[in-house]
Amino acid sequence: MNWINNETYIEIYPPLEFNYRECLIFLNRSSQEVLHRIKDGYLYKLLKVNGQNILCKIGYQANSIKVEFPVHTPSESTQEKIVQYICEWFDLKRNLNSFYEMAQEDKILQPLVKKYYGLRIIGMPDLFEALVWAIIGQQINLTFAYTLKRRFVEQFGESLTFEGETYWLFPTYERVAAIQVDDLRNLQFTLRKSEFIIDIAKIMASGQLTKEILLQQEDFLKSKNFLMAIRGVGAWTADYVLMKCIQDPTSFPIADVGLHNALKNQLALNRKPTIEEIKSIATHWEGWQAYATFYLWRSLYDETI
DNA sequence: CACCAGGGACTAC
DNA sequence: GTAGTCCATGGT
Repeated sequence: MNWINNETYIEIYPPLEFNYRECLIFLNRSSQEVLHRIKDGYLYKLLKVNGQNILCKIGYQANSIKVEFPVHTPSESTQEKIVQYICEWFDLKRNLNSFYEMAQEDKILQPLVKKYYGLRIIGMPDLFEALVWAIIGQQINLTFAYTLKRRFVEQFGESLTFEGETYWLFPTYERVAAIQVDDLRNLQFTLRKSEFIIDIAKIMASGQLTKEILLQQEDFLKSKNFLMAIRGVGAWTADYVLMKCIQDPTSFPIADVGLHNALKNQLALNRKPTIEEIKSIATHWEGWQAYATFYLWRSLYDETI
């Protein structure tokens, strides 16, 4: 990824097929989000890099992503890691040409890629965050999921306050490995979810589960099976994590109710499609199932920015 | 007041 | 392997 360091700020040059506004609309879908804030077209995000909490103010102008540091300017090696995070967050290294070529000949995707052109999968570079967020979201509506996430982050995460606004980091697995089930039950997590999340924190703290281990798996299926061996991680959660954290474009959370509702809308059905119907539709998406899913998710939200 | 929500574990055939 | 049940609470 091309980028330059201008001493006090960074400029990142994304691919041509990149729409900053579309990405912000997705990031802005919940007013309860605590891991970033959008204000006046800028995206504020607190990152912990090299042991330092760095507040980033991210904007877009003249075809480049500009990252400023309102609190203090980090060292060059820290800036490099911030660039890496942002590249993963917005999936900037992905070449979308073949996705768009496929979508042009797909009845469902064709209108979506026209409408949301340049939207990229918004990732979750932190594996622990991706796993916990997926488990929180299992079988409850997204509004309540955001409520639970906010409580979790505000209870166990670090924060930084700047100009009256508080910015949060997602809790670390080290911290969560040391809490008790009742600590999460008190936040209205179910007993099961409480157990799953603390167990995963302990597995990660032991070093048996890392993002590197997942990335080193030979193929998609081995990564998925590795994740599914963890209690609390079923097919949906494994696919979700591979999509949002490992950024495998072939991952496909086919049982996802959001996907089902989006397809119901796009196909103007009076019922949700069956799994078999979705499998049939998705044969044309081969290689890009994750992007097809993400564009369908995007279709569920009105533009609220 | 039903029914659903970005599922998964557990149990019983 | 797969069908049934429970989880727990908010949103609509």
